[in-house]
Amino acid sequence: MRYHKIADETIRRMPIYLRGLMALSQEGHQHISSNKLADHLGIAHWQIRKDFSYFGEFGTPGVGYQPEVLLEQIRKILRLNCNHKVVIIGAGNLGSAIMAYPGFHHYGFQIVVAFDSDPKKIGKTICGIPVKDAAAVHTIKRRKIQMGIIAVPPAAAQQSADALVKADIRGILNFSSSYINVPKRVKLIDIDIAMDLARLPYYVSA
Amino acid sequence: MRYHKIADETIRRMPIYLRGLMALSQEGHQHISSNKLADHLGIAHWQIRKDFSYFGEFGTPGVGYQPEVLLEQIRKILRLNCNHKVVIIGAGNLGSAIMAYPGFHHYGFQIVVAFDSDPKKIGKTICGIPVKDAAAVHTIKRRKIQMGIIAVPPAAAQQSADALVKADIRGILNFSSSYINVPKRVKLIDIDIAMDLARLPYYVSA
DNA sequence: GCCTGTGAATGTGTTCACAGCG
DNA sequence: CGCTGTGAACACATTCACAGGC
Repeated sequence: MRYHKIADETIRRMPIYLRGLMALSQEGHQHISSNKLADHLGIAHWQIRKDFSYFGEFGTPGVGYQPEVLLEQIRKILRLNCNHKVVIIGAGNLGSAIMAYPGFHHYGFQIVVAFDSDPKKIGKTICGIPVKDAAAVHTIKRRKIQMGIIAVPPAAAQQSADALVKADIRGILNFSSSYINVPKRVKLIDIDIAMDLARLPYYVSA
Repeated sequence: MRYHKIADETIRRMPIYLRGLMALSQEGHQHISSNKLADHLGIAHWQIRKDFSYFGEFGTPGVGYQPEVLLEQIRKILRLNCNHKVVIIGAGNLGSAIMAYPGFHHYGFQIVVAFDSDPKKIGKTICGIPVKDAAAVHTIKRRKIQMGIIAVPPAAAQQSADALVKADIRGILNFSSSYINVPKRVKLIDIDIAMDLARLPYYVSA
């Protein structure tokens, strides 16, 4: 492990490697070369080796990497080697789809509670996740939950973020298509699918 | 307009500016400075001016930008000044949430048809969008549709992409959490919400 | 020969500092 | 005096080329 500041782009790619290794490891390979992984992921082989090199030496020259060893290392780097409880605010269409999304389990995430302000939804469960009153977000404080997902309309985004910050959340995944302001100690990742679609025409008709 | 190759990062930010300008323009401002826009978006003011400068001179020194003029310019740059028809493959939880998502309209997108392989879904409509047999993707060829969204399980992702490519689609938004291979002429944007969540713990417990 | 790990070179993107207009 | 637009400096990220281990 180096004392370099690791590049954000490297961190962004680590879960991709994780995904690829999980797939290739299930196929039962004893050793995986950066070349094989590269083909499977659409990333250059030297980029993969470079990224790993920031954290240590995980492979064997002439042979490759052991999938299980590498998986464990990446999980440790990304702090995915223990389970994480997550809360979600917003149990509408998008929120419900996120709750139903099977992909989170692979990384050890579990959505434990949802919040919504719609009285018709409060008290129900969606995919086994209880929906509570949005006014009760502060109650998660004692449960040591570090991460929250915001899936509410833009107008309610900032107040949802404020509630999460007050409840000592440390990281937020923001699906609401609006900018939200959080203290620097809270890591914010924004996802806006309409904006991703919005830059396609530029490339398509170029 | 310069003959520079425009940076991808600049293009990625343009829809953010669009979103911010739409919001501020509705509030009825006559002029907007890069500083005001910066506060509203969480982006540095010089970054905003720099990005605009790659395309031309849209503002007035000492005054600022006229929201309507700037909106029009950005729409033209991103080719959003006309409506775009979009197809979606996969009408499950995620696909349905995307179809119900109101945000696309702001950028002039309309999802005109969905495809799924589940016989129970074929023939129904979701949010007014007809669901057709996934084997019939080729029928869109005569409708001049340029963009497609993939929202199917990983195992079906590549064949969905192949079908879209065969139907002369030019851009793909890939929500399936797997790497898909497309010809270079097709622009591919990958979105994997589980992977975005997967890098939060790194920053949260750092 | 095949594969990893890495310094050096290159390319890309961000930040600064300020000229010049309104 | 405030604001835009931009060259120049800087920081960051990717790509190359190859030393060295298996």
